[in-house]
Amino acid sequence: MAKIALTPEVLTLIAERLKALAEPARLQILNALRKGERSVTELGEATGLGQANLSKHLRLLHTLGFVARRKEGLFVYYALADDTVFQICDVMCDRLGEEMKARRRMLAS
Amino acid sequence: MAKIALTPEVLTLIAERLKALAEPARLQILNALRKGERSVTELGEATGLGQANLSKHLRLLHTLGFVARRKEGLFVYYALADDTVFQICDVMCDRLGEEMKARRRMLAS
DNA sequence: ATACTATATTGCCAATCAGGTATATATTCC
DNA sequence: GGAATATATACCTGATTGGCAATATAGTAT
Repeated sequence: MAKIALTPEVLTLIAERLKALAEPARLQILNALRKGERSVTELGEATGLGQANLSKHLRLLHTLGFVARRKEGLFVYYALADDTVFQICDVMCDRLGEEMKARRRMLAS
Repeated sequence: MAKIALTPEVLTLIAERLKALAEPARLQILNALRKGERSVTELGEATGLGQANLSKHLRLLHTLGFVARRKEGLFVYYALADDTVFQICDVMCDRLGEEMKARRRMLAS
């Protein structure tokens, strides 16, 4: 696994993709898709997002390759394209755990 | 390593932290800090960012715990607080590699 | 063709935010 | 004390964007 150099250009590409994830609504969508493929309507019920809004989020996630699209009759089914998102969530959850530990240490002093 | 449940609240905390990373300028700052602790002036030279701007980015990164601060006389030295950022960059770089491979397959068809 | 449903798109508004200028604060040196 | 330097903060502006309402598109059914 050769490491890519973090040139400004690469950092910009990374930032663009992180921005797509840095949004509670989109993380909720992706989290709902963990259980498997879902239609837009189902995602709306799962997340409480409005239809137009949801559609816009899905377009972005699809453009950046986070979700796959499958059309069947009137319905469009979305699914996770890879597990990148949850690798990142794992890293962040670990960090949150550390933050909470540190906060407890502060209170104990 | 117990997995935290990805409740909407946790997803919001994750999104907040990802947002801090989803910015080329801040990724450049963090990347510059990989070589070790740096003063604000040095970071300005390394990144080309303006002083006020840089200071604002550093405040955010410090608030969220991505960097540590050490004051010495007139200078303030910042340093990476953990390697979270580059774990995430690794994941994203792998994704970028896959994107490029997929694009090449598209062109070959 | 008409009616109906699921999804996408467009246009708008309010909020957020990166970047810059000017100013404030803190520290050192004289 | 005052001058000089390093960093932080306050304020403004332009650009981006999440959310919503309205409309458009596509597919199904009758």
